[in-house]
Amino acid sequence: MSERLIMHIDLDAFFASIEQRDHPEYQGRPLVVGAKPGRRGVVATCSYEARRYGVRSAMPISEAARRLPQEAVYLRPDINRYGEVSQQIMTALQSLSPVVEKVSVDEAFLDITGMERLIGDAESIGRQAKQLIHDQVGLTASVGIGPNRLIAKLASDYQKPDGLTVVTADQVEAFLNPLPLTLLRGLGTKSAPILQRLGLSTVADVRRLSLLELRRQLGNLAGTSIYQQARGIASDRLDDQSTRKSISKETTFDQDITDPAILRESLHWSAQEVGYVARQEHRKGSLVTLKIRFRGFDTHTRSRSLNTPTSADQEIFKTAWELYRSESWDDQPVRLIGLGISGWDGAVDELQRQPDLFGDPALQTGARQDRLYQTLDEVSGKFGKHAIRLGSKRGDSKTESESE
DNA sequence: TCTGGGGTCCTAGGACCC
DNA sequence: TCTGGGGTCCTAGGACCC
Repeated sequence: MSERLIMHIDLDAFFASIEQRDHPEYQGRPLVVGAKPGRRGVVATCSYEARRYGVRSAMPISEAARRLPQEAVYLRPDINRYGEVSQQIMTALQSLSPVVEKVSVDEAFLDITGMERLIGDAESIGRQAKQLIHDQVGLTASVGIGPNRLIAKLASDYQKPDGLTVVTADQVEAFLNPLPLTLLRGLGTKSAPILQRLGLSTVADVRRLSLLELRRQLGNLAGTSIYQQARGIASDRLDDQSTRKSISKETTFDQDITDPAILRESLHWSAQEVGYVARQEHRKGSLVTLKIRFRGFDTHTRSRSLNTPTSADQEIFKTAWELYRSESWDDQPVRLIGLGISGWDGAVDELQRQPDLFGDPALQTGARQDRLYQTLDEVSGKFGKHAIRLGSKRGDSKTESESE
């Protein structure tokens, strides 16, 4: 059980692809899912046709509209529908491996350690995953396979759309070397420029810095993380049991608001949404957080701990409104207001993930990863160790980045 | 260019306790 | 009368990710 194999699956332009799948008239056209032009907001996802005009996720919608031709399509996201498609995909992936960690609506990691012995080599497992998704929901995905989460994720990103990249342990260094350092996890708009100002641009460049220097530049934790990533060191364990830690709802107004009655109404609505989700999930939070953003984008939060955890709309609202009123923010124009709850007793989640010692251990979710290895061991027991092929090494699966 | 919405995680200061 | 050192909790801000 030494060499581990992690697969990362990333659906291509997920929201936009679903819309094009369901509306043939949108196929082949630049399509943007996100805000409507002329209003405040950004691009959530756009089709590959739109990307040719330089449009990207998180770009202000006004900028996207400036770049795109007349025939472009703009749609508001239909999160519920995308969530259903996501669920179909995740369920299908469970048939491939019992250990599936859903990262977001369009992304998942699978632990496929040892499966080469059953299904075929890494590349053929990847092809099966793509085929499975295509058969189930008619969408394409980019797949990366590597010895840990980081390499698998970078590999899925390497060739898009509809890509498949396998990076074996002995290829990791060569794979990482030329990649821009901005691809490393945690190097965003603030910390990437810190390294770039030192004249670094690729992962190979980052490796020239000592651990001490990286810590000095980025802080102890972030520095250590980047030091390790640059050497291909990362976790190879999946967490298929993660539970959420907060629930929130916020609203950006089309025009900045000064009337407290409107802010109050907005918070009231947010509290109802948050309370509803909390009750659906049988959660009660003991921390209520108010979030407010003024004209000019300066953002503040205020939070208050409750003596008793709650999921009641009225109490969530009342607490947030008191937090608002305890400040003298009155005459500043408000761009965004929202609230959230968090701080539930982790014991409930913990209880749910523990095996029931009096039940069938095979049915306990926490035991799934073990079960995978038991299954593999049983197979090797039946057919003999020599019948089982250990991880085959593919030749260079060199790929051209389309960078589209 | 003028910046959504839903999250997670880290940092840092102050309170409080031993 | 001045003052330690560590641990934990609370709160606010901010970086980052999808």
